[in-house]
Order: sequence, then C-alpha cells, then structure tokens
Amino acid sequence: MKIEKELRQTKFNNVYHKVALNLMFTNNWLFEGQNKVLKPYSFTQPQYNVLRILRGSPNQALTVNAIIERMLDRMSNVSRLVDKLLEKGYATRSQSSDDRRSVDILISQKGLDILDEIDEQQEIWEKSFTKMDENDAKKLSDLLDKLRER
Amino acid sequence: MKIEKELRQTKFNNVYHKVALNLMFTNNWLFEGQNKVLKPYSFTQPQYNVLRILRGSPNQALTVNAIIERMLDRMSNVSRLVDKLLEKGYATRSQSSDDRRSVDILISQKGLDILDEIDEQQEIWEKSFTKMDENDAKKLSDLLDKLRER
DNA sequence: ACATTTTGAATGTTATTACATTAATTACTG
DNA sequence: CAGTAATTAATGTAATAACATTCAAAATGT
Repeated sequence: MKIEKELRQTKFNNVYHKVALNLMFTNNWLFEGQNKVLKPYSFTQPQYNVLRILRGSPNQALTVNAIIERMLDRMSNVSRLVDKLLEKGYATRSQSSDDRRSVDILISQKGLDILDEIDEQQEIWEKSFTKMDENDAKKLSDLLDKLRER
Repeated sequence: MKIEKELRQTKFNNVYHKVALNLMFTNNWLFEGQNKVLKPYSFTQPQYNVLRILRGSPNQALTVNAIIERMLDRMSNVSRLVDKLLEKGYATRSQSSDDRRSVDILISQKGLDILDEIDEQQEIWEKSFTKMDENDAKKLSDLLDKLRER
C-alpha cells in the first residue's frame, strides 16, 4: 500500500518530508514484523541486536563501548541490557585485563544456539517480506546511504 | 558514509538483511536529527507527531482511534499521550456527541502556534539533511512502498 | 610524582512504553 | 426486547528508555 493511503494523507509539505515519514512508517512496519519473530523467544529487539553483535565477533569479547559503536540505535543503557543477557545465560562478562575500567562481554554457547534457532525464523520472514528483486534492494540501500549524506 | 562502514560490518547474510539494517540505522539517524529540533520545545517525538496529526484535521476533532489510524507507530497509549498535550494546553478533549464512548480531540490555538514555530526549524533541518535531488527522493519513497508489498 | 581531566561502565531517578485488564457504551442476535 | 458480543477509551502494572550523576581507572599536563 502506498504511503499516502497508509497514513490517510494525500498532501505532504515537500518530497523530503514525505520520504522521512515513509521511512519512519516502513521502519515501524519492519519492527512489527521482527517482533512477531522474536516474541516466542521473549527477546526485545535491542537485546536481540546486541546478541547478534556479540556473535559477529567470534571468540573475541567486546567491551560495552565496542557494542555501542556497532548498534543501530546507540543507546545509553547497554550495561543493563547486557545484564538481561547474562541473566538468561546468553553471554558472560569479565573484567578486561588490559584496561580495568572495561569489561569483556562474550556470547555463550547457549546464546549462539538461540540465535541459530531465531535466525531460521528470521530468514523465512525476511525473504517473504518483499517482492523486491535484488537490484531494487541494492538500489534502496544505496539511496538510504545517500539520504544520510550532507 | 556507507552502511558497511557505519556498522563496521562488511558481510551481510543477504541483500535483504542489509536493507533491513540500513533502514533501521537510517531511521535512527533521522530520529536523532529530529530529536535535536524538538528538544528545546520539550516534545517527545510521538507527542509531536500526534499534534501534527491533529493539525492535519483542521477545525475538526479526531477520536483516539482516528489518531491511532494515522500514526506512524500505532501504539496503545494514545490516551496518556493526549493527556500530555492537554496538560500543556496544546489540545482540548470533549465527549463525542454521536458516540458517547468516543472522545473528540482538537488542537488548540496554542498548539497551532507551537507547531508553526517548530516547523520552521524542522524545515531548515529537513532541507539540509540530504544531497538527494527530488527524483532520488521520489524513487526512495517508491522503493519503500515496494518493500512493504507482499 | 601529583593534580587534573578524560574515559568506561554502572547506577539513581523519572518518563515512557508494552501488555493486560477494566468500564462504559453501542451493535448484534435470537 | 433481553442477553451477548464488540467497540472505545482509560487505567494498573511491570519493563524499558532517557537523562544525569557517580565511581573507578587511565591518560594527560605541570
């Protein structure tokens, strides 16, 4: 459905404003879809994203700051978010040896296993969610990069 | 900056996953920028968006459900969100005459004034944020619409 | 070496969100 | 028409996020 129809709005201030609204709306649409995947595993989306980030650094721990750098939404509460992952046994935390202010956070086997499980569902959903071909997807990604240029 | 560099990640599962990440990242980028505009007015983004929706229905009140329909992120807490707008005097609430379950919410003059003020800032920012031309913007919006097709 | 500044992470507090439930009114059905 | 279901909005609650502050450790300057 076109964004005009989704928002019951036919006129926009300008085309850039329309893009901004469409982006936010689409992001939310994506968010809802992903939430449906995550719900059975009682993950919040930030928790899931951080766990993926940890997996992305195999056999090597990341500090809290390193996690924040890699996050989609750089939030302040990563300490407490990591607490949740520890509680569930999906990661471990230990003091860094070279800088005693830092902490090393490492994904556990249990964390890797749950991610594998979710990934299957995630991929099914990701591939179903669009009628775009790969060219369109690439084009879209490039335009998003361009949008952020200034 | 390309998304690969932003996220310090060179490989993605597939092009659709890359698009999804890019979309979420770009949305957050947009969110941060808009937040900077809103901060001096101590609006949250949902509050601002709802006030814009109310303005979009001039001289005509909207029910809570009508607001939800038009929102970018259809959230459940619109009652309390509207409370905030009432507290600040940006809107009024009255019982609907034809259906006594419904309430009519109407933007106030004060609400219109503050929106005008913010809009100036908003527009300055919106026009500065991109090197895209109008064609690119239109193309991007179309691709977002297409992404949501299924 | 010592004082000062900066950095990395955690915590306290308040506001906001998510989720489930409730209360009131309207719509539907036999 | 009575009884049941559906709807509209508000509320209770627990979890999460935002924002500022704190604490320890490291870096820097004199």
